[in-house]
Amino acid sequence: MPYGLSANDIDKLDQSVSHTKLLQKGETLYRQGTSFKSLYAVKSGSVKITSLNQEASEDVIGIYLPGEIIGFDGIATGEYQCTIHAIETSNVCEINLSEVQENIPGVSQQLLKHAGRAINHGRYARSVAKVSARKRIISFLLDLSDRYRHRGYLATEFELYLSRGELGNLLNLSAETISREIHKLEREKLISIVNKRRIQIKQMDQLKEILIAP
Amino acid sequence: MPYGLSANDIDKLDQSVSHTKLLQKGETLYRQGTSFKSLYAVKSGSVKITSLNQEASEDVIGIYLPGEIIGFDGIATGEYQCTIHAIETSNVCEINLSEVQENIPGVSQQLLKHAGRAINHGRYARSVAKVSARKRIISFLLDLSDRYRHRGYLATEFELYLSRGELGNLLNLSAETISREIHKLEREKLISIVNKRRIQIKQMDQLKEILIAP
DNA sequence: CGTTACGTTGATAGGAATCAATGAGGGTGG
DNA sequence: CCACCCTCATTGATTCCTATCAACGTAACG
Repeated sequence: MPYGLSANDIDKLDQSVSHTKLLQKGETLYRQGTSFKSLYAVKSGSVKITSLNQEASEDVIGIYLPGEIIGFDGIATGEYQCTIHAIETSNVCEINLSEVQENIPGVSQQLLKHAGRAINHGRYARSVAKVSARKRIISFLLDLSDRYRHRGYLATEFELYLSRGELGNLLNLSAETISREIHKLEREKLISIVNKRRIQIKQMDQLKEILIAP
Repeated sequence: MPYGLSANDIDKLDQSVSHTKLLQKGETLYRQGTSFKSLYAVKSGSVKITSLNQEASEDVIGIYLPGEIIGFDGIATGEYQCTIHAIETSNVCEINLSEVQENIPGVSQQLLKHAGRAINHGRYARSVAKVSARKRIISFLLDLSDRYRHRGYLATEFELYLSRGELGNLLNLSAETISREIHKLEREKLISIVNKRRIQIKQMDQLKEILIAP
């Protein structure tokens, strides 16, 4: 749902802030509690955003795909409230806020739009929390698919990069429930699973119908 | 958690955009689907933000208190994604985006901060969804209390303005569960209830401890 | 080749939803 | 002014979904 910058916008940012970072799988972009430095646009790969709960274990908040912007969690307080890990080899592009706001009029508007998208996506995530495990998982898969499609990637096959446990954490379900429901979807031939973590959407329309049905 | 503008900031906005609106209880500020016009700062009273789900019934997303800013849901797409109703007599102050961004340098930064707060609050709401009904309700009450305190209001007694059903909707619980849990808290003398909808926090520390405990 | 993390599958328990009935205001019209 | 209705709140009984506990399988890796 946070569909991200247009290719055009990314080019603009590229020219103005050419500072990009390469992250290997598992590497950290920033950590919860460290002071806010800049926003980042994901250029390639994907990252996961997590947050420490009271029990000091990590809650998975979401994942970000190319074109999407991260770092808003640090703007309000001056300290990042979350941690970003690359879940595959990824490139991110640094967006120095003050620099950008001074030099590129209009980008500030763009950033606000991105923030708005993030807020709307949060709202969407909230609404997903009300439905059954089955629908939650389908919602997640279709949301990912949609976001890939909007960035020009294949919408019907993609890698999850998350373990069952992380997925469960993200969707507020147990790892066991994730496993069971995903396999039920596969038995029903609505999706296929390759190598545990790669998803093929087989029946997009039927999946959408399930979400609509009571 | 979206603590809102400082009194100072609100004054600044007041001077630049003196256009304020009075909303009677039940009146609508804007509706889902209508085109984005401006952000609004709540000056007094309180409003609720709702969104239509597939079944075309209204999901309560949250409530906003004085000093907090609403309307970000319309920025990304140009159409408001939610509806705002006054739940008591309220004053809001219009924030014309382009006007403000041109004439008051720095406010744009402020707005981004507010968006950041909204994003963080959304994250918080997500994390609340993982815990028991009892903790969810306590979390909600303490969050409200905290936000009132930060705006200079009484933190230990306040009006809910929401029915049990709306509260349940907001916290992803049934109205019956809300009723039961609230009365359990009252029997335990942790809170008092006046007239069904007014809350007195009696044992703030104990309530906080419940949230921390496993 | 053992160790470790992840995934699957089954059995059981528990928390909240749902269904159902009753009570308590609040407003309206006769 | 009172009877009626309608919404909201409360309380109890039952059901159901998902978490939890437990055991086992599997793949990666030192």
